[in-house]
Amino acid sequence: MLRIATWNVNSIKQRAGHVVEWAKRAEPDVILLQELKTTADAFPLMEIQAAGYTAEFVGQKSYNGVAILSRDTISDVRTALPGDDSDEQARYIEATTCGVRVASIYLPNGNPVGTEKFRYKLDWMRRLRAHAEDLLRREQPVVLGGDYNCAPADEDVYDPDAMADDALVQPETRKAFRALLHLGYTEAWGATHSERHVYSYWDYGAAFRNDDGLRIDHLLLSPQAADRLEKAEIDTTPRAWEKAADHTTVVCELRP
DNA sequence: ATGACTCGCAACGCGAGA
Repeated sequence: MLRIATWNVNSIKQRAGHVVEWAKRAEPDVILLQELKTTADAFPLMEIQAAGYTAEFVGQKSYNGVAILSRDTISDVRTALPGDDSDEQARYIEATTCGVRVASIYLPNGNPVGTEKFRYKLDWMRRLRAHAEDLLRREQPVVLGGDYNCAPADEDVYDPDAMADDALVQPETRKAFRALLHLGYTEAWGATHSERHVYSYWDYGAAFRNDDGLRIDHLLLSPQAADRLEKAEIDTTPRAWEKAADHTTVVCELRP
């Protein structure tokens, strides 16, 4: 079985210990990380390598930053989402590992709605759709994992009324997310679960204890990857740890 | 226990996160 995980770690320097500890327990072959919040020179590569993973990453000062960790070699790395050469935000990395084309995606938050930030989010989703379509032409397993900053339906939100004006649940956001699915991608957790109000993110403070969360971290599988989908799970274990990230891990398991 | 967030940053409050 091939296990691929996604995790928004909210600072890799703060969370390297959690990543190593969780990897030891969950034994994923590939981990897609978001919100590194550091430049590449300060990425804790030695610690990651000591845990048995190779790494490719793209970073920037203070914000964003994405990485691919793998137990196997990583090749043919792409470090930006095509479609806008003026976009300097470190939100996309894609490579081949374990026989799968994988991407780590940190989709823009987009708040507040009605501003340039929301327009940037929707344009980023349009670019992602165009590139995701190109990837399907490979007719190979593709896994696009990350923090999509989109709760696909009200069932993925603890309080839809309280979130109604948020960029993560806007009709345009959800439509752009569905457009990815319409291309032929399968959202791994949703395809294998019928439960509702299961989340991957909880705000700091009392939200986790009250289970006031959002399901915004997703793994999108090309048909060739979906053919092999054995199961998917949201592992809330690391969210309960001291000094936790606000997101937890989402994992899919692909048959050989 | 009345209420309680967490990052990075030439910071000592602020912007961003979602």
